[in-house]
Amino acid sequence: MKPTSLSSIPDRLTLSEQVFHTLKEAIVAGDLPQGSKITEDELARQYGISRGPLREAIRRLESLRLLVRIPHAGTRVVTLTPDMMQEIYTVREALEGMSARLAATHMTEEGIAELETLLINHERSIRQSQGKEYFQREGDLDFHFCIARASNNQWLIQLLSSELYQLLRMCRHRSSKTPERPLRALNEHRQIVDAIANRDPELAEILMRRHISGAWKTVKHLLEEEQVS
Amino acid sequence: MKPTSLSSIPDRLTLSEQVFHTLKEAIVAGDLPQGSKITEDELARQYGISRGPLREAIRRLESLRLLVRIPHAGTRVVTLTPDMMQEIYTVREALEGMSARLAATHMTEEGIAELETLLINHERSIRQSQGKEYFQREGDLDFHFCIARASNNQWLIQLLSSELYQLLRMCRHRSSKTPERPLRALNEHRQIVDAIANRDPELAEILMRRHISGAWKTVKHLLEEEQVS
DNA sequence: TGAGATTAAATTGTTGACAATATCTCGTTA
DNA sequence: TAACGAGATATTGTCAACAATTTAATCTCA
Repeated sequence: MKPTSLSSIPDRLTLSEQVFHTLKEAIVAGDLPQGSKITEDELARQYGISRGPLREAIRRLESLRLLVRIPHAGTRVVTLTPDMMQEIYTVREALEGMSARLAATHMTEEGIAELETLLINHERSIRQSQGKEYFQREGDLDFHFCIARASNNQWLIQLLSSELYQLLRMCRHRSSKTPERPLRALNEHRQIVDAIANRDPELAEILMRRHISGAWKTVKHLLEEEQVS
Repeated sequence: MKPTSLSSIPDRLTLSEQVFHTLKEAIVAGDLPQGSKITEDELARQYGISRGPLREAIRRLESLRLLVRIPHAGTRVVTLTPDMMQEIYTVREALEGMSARLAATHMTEEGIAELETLLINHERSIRQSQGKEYFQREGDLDFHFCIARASNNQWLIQLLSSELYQLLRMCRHRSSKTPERPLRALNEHRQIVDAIANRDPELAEILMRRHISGAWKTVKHLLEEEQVS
């Protein structure tokens, strides 16, 4: 409920930027619950700033789709419905597929080495897992971020890392309930890295798309189970 | 240089929204030239509003990538370099490919009929063409917008229609210099509609991607010719 | 008693002034 | 002459008060 303070953020940034980052983290972390209402006056007092910069931050978060605003009425934290999540995964499949395709031609040898290091770490973290879903999820995003970056396409990078990934982080699914999934995901990651290392754009794209649509299917099943219970 | 007035926009919208739309049109139409500097005070006076709402509009245009802002320094209209355009076409290929795939399953029969009407109009406009590149381009966007809408995916629709298409409209290429291209584009459109009408998602996606990457190639050639001359 | 209209409270939208920062101008110096 | 730095100017960032709108609470009337 109570957002963290602004203190940890350097002063060089504008007040609006500071509060933007703080609010973003508060939303993604769930400190501001999904669907909860944002009142400008209250937040401004909480952060010790005036409403001007706050409103600009809110506008930015709105275009990242983390906030939903109705003119004159107010703004709320987005509510991630299953339908919306399906939409996000669909867009993600298209963008990350393209990203993997581009990465296969543009990624440097060092980049590939880095990916392989990630794979090793990921494997170890699965072995000694047990209640480390959080780190696994973040590790997963690291992997995907690495590939997005290698696309060398600023648009793809920004769309994925500053829009879609934030929303993905919002839905923390205890997806290691089924212990097969992380292992399977790891194998899929490995195949993707191989395709990139072999400079095979077509295959890299196909595998990435399959990987993401597979991830959506398991998430969807989990959502349906939750619905029942 | 001189933006149009706000007068044509209804009052129910907030000042910030009004100036947002007006500015967007001014940028896309080229009234505010690419790379030109935006000074808040000047624009605010021009539109007869205060800087508050104007700044919010600027923030929104910034996240649509129509403006580029450097804190404390100022904001400029984006400059579309060939590299940036390539990036845009790449993202577009990924998103519209997915869009066509989804449209093949979700589009209603009425929607398909509408598409076919567009094709007919498009064909006629090519026959009696001659210096009507503008309408052709807008017609082309209508076609793509129609398909995006049929994806039934709010994210795709918004990304395509309110972000990418604006930027596409900014680069008016007299692409009918080569009289083959419009005809070829029309044929490709027709193939895509057929695939959608046949409820063949795979093919629809492949054809759409090929269509867009082909469009990029001709735009690229035109850019290179301009470079030389 | 409950539906609809009316007023009161809360919240968002807008403004103009003030503070902080960057850019430009011009003089000094090597 | 050209590079550097100090001051002046212009522009952006921030604030607190005011106006407009929505939401709620209350009152009226069938």
